[in-house]
Amino acid sequence: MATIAEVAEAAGVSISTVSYALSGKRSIKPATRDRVLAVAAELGYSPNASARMLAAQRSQIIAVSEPVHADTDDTAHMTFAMETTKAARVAGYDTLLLVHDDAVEGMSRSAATSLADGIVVLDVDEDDPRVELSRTLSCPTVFIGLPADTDGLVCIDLDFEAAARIAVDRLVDSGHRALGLISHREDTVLRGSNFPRRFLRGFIAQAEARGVAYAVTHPHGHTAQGSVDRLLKKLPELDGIVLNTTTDVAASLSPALATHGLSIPEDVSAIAAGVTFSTGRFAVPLDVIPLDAHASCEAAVRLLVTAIETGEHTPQTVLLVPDYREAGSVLARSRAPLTPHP
Amino acid sequence: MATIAEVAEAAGVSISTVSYALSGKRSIKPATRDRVLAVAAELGYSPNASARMLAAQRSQIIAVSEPVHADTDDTAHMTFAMETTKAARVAGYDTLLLVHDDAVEGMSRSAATSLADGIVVLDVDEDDPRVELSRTLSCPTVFIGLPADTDGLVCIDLDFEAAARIAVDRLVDSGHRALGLISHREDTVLRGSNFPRRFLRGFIAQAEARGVAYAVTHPHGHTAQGSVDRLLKKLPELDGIVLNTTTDVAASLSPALATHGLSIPEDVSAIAAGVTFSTGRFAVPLDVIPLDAHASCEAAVRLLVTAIETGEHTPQTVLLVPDYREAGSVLARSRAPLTPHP
DNA sequence: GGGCGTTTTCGAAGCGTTTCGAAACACCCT
DNA sequence: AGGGTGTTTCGAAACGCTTCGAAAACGCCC
Repeated sequence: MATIAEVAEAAGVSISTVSYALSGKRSIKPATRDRVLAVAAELGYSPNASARMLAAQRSQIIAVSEPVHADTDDTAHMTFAMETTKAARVAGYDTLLLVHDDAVEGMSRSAATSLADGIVVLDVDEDDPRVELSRTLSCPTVFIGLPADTDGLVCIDLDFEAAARIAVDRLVDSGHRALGLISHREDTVLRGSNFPRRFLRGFIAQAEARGVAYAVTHPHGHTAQGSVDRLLKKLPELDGIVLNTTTDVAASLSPALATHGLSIPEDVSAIAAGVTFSTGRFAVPLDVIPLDAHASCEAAVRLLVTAIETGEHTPQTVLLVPDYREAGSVLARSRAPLTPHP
Repeated sequence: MATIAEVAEAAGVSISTVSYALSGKRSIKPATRDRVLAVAAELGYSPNASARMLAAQRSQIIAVSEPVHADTDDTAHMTFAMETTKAARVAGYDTLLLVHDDAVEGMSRSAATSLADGIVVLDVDEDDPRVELSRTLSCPTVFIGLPADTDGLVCIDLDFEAAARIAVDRLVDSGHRALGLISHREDTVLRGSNFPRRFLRGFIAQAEARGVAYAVTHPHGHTAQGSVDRLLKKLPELDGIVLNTTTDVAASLSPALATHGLSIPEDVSAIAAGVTFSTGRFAVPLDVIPLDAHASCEAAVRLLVTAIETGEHTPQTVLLVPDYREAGSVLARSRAPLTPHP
């Protein structure tokens, strides 16, 4: 626990010389600088974080707000928290994890006490109390996900509508004519973030635009069985399924289809879109339009750090362009094109 | 961003009076104290975190070290990180999340700069580099999980050997005579934390002590099918299964048994032990001896906070007593007791 | 009304940095 | 020799809080 004063003393220079030698913010004669560096290393000096924060008026800490709902999808959340943390480290920041039931409390506290330089808000609900809060806070904030009213906020998210369009187009273009969407559970859609709704909207709009038959279903439990049963009932000629749902439901698609004697991709093609999980371990790996936590978090942190360091914090909504990854779960059906790709 | 000086000014008292009025560390005349509090509230004053840290020589921050392996079980990890964070908040601490690939770097940094007052180490490997590091650090550290050499450390974990004994006893006492253990994947056991090994040891020892037939298997993929097949081959009379494995494997036990025409608990009883997940949503819910993240983290934080605040940091290994939760997956077989319960 | 014990309040010294302005020094030019 | 120009280093003022020691104020008694 050497202090800068001890380093200065040992190197026979003043405190400010040590500070400048270490920070490089002013030029120091190479000989002295080397000596200072050597002494600092020898003494195992590392600047005291609180003193530095106080003097520099910056903590190099980003708060990550992640409320814990009972039905929270831990895996996905952990991924986002981890990716945010990693991205923050690269930018020279540490992350404070706020998971208190009362997410608002943590945010206000870390902002009010200047504990955090900025905040990343995860798992955003349509009508999230943190939205209103962030408007009152002077602390720069970036939302990963879109609340209903994005006015005055900086938000970043996958373009779910575009993802849905791409999935539909892919299927229609390869000759599919009857598409099913397995969405998120109904309660999630009602209470939760709005991305399932955006995806749904994109899916329906594009299916209608392309003039194909379609049906939508919400799973009830943690399996796709019921959804598949219902889709096939509504749409017996079903030849393409789009999944915008949870891991367990997606993983059980192939077994569920099997109960109807159907398999992927021979009878039915399938695409998982706007999902965080990988389908590599599924019985049948699926084509995926990933919801890329890494990309989202990295972009969010970049925006936040810019805001912190330059003060540029223009309200904006950034929609990330979806990316398509093939895995062989879509098989072309030989049919004439229906509607020209718009 | 009012400062204590502004509050003092507005209340017509000195800075120290405000400080004492807010902290309660010295008695202040009730009238003045109320006035100060009112002014502070009116001005929306909250003490600057860095200044407080610097003056108090304490950050009220606990670092949580959670390295990210490729095969990391996100769900379990998130649970531990969240529970640690919640427990820390209750004790008045925030948590800094360290997930960098190089876990050692984050730990040294947050300790060296006095950013953190203490460290909770999660996902401990048998031979974890953080063990050696913690010995060199002056910063109090608590391990959740047991490394191979616990010398000089404070560690806390479920008593996996006892959990295994309890599971075996439960089955034997209710008339089971041929027990199978589905452990973790072999690579996890080899590389990973040592709890699978401790569980295994406890299981074998107790099965031998009670004089029943037993067999052990490690799943290969993410399903229990192969394990069940192998267990039944080795032990055709199998009537009890103990699971100390991952969610997906455990969840697929019932379907896997079904392929052999067996069901839980009519033909085979099953107990999941030393696991974090809940089996409530499984096809057949299982009796569980939980690895209780909440309890572990709370205990760990309590130990850590005591160390921070009182300086008492005696090396010790705390083994948490396992708890048995029935769910009806163990059915008594009518047979005479074999060996008296030791 | 001076002395004494208590309660209440104040002033100032840190805590360990960063950073600004200026001092110290060397050097060149006229 | 005096004055300007750089370069290099130093001193000191923040940053906003906690906390110790002591001063001030108060109440009470002889």
